[in-house]
Amino acid sequence: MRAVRIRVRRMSELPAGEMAKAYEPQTVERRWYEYWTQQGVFRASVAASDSRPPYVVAMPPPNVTGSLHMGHALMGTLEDVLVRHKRMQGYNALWQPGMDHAGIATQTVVERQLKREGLTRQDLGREKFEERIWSWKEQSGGRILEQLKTLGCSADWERLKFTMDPDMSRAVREAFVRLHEQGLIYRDTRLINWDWDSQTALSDLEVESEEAMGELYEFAYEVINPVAGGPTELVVATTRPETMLGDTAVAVHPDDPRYTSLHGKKLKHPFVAREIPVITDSILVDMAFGTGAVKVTPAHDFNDFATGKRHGLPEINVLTLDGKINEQGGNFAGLLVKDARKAVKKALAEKGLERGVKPHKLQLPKSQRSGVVVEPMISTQWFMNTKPLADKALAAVASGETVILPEEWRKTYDHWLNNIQDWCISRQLWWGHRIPAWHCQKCSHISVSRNDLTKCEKCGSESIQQDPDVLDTWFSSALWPFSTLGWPEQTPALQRFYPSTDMETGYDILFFWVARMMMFGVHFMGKAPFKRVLLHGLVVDETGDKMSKVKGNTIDPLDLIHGSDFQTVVSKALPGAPFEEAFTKFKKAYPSVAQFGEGFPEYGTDALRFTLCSYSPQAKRIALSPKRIEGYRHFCNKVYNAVRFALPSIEKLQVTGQTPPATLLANRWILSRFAEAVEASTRGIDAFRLDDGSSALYHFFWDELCDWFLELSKPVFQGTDEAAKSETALVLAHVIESSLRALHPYIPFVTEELWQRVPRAPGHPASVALAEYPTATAGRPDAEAEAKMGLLMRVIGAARSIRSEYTVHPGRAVPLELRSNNADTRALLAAEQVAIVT
RNA sequence: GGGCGGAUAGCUCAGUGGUAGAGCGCUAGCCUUACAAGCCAGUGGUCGUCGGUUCGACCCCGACUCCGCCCACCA
Repeated sequence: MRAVRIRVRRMSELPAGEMAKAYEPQTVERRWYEYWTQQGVFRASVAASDSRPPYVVAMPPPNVTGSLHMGHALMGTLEDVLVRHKRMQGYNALWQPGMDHAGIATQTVVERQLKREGLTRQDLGREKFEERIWSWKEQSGGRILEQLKTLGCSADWERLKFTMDPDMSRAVREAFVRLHEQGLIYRDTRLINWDWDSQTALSDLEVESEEAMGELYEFAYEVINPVAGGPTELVVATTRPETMLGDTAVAVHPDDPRYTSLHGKKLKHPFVAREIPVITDSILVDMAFGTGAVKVTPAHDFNDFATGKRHGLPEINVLTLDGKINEQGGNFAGLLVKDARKAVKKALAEKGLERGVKPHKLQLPKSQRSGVVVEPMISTQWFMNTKPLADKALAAVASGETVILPEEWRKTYDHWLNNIQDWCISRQLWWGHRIPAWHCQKCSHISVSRNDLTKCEKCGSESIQQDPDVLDTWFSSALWPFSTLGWPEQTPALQRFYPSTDMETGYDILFFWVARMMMFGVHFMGKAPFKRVLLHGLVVDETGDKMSKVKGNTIDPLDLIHGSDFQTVVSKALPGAPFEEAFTKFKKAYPSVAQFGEGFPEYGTDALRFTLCSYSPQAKRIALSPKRIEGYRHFCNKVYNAVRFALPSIEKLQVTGQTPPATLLANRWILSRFAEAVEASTRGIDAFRLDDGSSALYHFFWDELCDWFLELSKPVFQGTDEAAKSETALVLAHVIESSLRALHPYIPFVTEELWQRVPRAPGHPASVALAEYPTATAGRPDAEAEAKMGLLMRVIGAARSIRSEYTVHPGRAVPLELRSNNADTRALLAAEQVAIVT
């Protein structure tokens, strides 16, 4: 390893004005964040006198109990770049921050804590349990926000909202009541997805199917009074033998010749006293699959449920809420589903009814949160009729009122909304917005109300109870773009900042959140909640695998920012595992880690941010590479050192903020290049191509400004031509100061640190964050200068190549002879001799 | 079963109808008074396969192979 450790003094140890040799993020970052906060840099204005156009981004509220992960870092960085850029362009920028109570996720975490204490939520009771979650919220809720501040996020923290704040809860209740009045929220008893671990209903979205190897198990039902010479048994194929306890029919295809003689016959259930009919159904049955006979369990399968409705079959629930066989299951009662499966198979075999087993690939529906296999169960829940809202949400995108970027997501959005099912919005949890419905014990009327009720709306009885259920956590999230602004009140903030400009978030919550905000926004506000939807990908490890605690490949962004030894890094990636094991896994996920020593160095926030910006947002996967961060840390250091170098030449200058006049080739050229770079940056940010924007500035600053312009300026400053010196100094000062402004949205800390030291125009704001973002006119497109400079650069490059080929020592001067048939070229080369010689 | 994306340098990825780019890596030379976290010169790619359109295709079209993701009730 060639890296050399350099001992540098901390900046704080240096006399005022003197700068350390290398950029040290740690000392700089905290100081400037505090300064920005003090100066109110991030504050959006609702003052009537403020005529700036609004630019609004609502931050996806992180889970209140969560801690910062790479996904947050990506979100925070991208949004901060957008917001800072627009703020500098003179917009009244509001980045609305918040936190989400994250119903099921948070409740699960706290229940796990209780479990370690040997308690359940039932032991505590509802009230105590809620208190417990609130205190956990207080304890951990602030942490993630502090972490976002470390990232430099310029949100308007004074407007911070929590989804269970009283005003947010009021908005939730208002929305619920209105939708209920409009007949769009209703109660129904039907088959829903049941998480028997969390013991709650789930929406379709919260169920993830996972491929698994199972088996297709065949067993026989005995035919009662078979036709003479006809079959005496009917063999069915199933992946879930235990559900046969709830079978109320067996279906065959009406056209299947094998089973014609069984139409209308009854079968004997081997374990419970029930006769079940053979029915014919061409929708459910595929003659070619399995045995062509399907057992029908209406209470535990979506297809069978529909079949049951078609044929008027009884629905026999055989499961308890905690996932065991109930009393309907006879001798099997009390067994967990997986145990019941074994037991039923064994019992069938003992009765001689087993007919075969084949391996079979199947999709297991699992709870997104608890991970257990979800059971379809018949249950009474609150639902929302989403179709009418979905149509409006589709129309908003179709009309261009809202644009989705990258565009490829549009189809996905359309497809989901076009096929949307009613949304099961009630959860049997204790943490969340309680459903504002009161059940009358006397007349069983259900009163839905904005205010807490003490008596039944219908019969006046005081014997009423509020519905124990809470709402799906995404219900409150769907209101976010306007609830945070004060809705249902017509507040000045709501009037000014609705709709938002951009909704930036991960594509993984396109349905959960974005589509639902679209539905609610159009429905309640009459306007789509944002002009653009910007979707970024998933941060994955270096090899492309999703980050997860199971794989041990997560990285705490703060460990990259502040530096951390691998002991620490790995103990977070794979908690509880021995170091060697965890570190091995970690190195597998990040091959480049092999090139590191004992840990990650202190990269600084800016380096991490610039790295995150450098990935194309259209990539679905963002493979984070520590090596890449290192590269961009070098860039931050480059910026720092360029200013350190330039400072002595420019610090005494008076600058105007206007592009200075330039006659010399290099000066004209760098202004021209700057004009283009700055334009590319703005174009990139506006098109949500931060990779293009950041890369344009990166190459401008390093390859053109540092490697050429600064090098060419050296002989000028060391020379005797005072006019040239003065012009070059002014151009240099201008380009440096403007570059810092151009780079600020991406790397806010180092740019602020440096901007405070360089000459600035009179009347400049207190922070670079409030200074104007440069436009192309801050430079000066100059095709002639670019052409001439291009030629010069090629000549110099060629000369260097020759030297290198002949291994001429860099310190040694050699004669160079240039020939050209073109008079202009000869003139140019002669004029720029100094540059070539150097 | 439907839909979407990807396949480009050793690795991770940009990209354009007209001699292929970046970062990291690798090789060689430089401690040049901003930066060795640097400078400088190099190395490195039949742009997944097969067809088609075109004067010309890595790019457009079709087919295929291999990966990945999303949606969907095949027991």
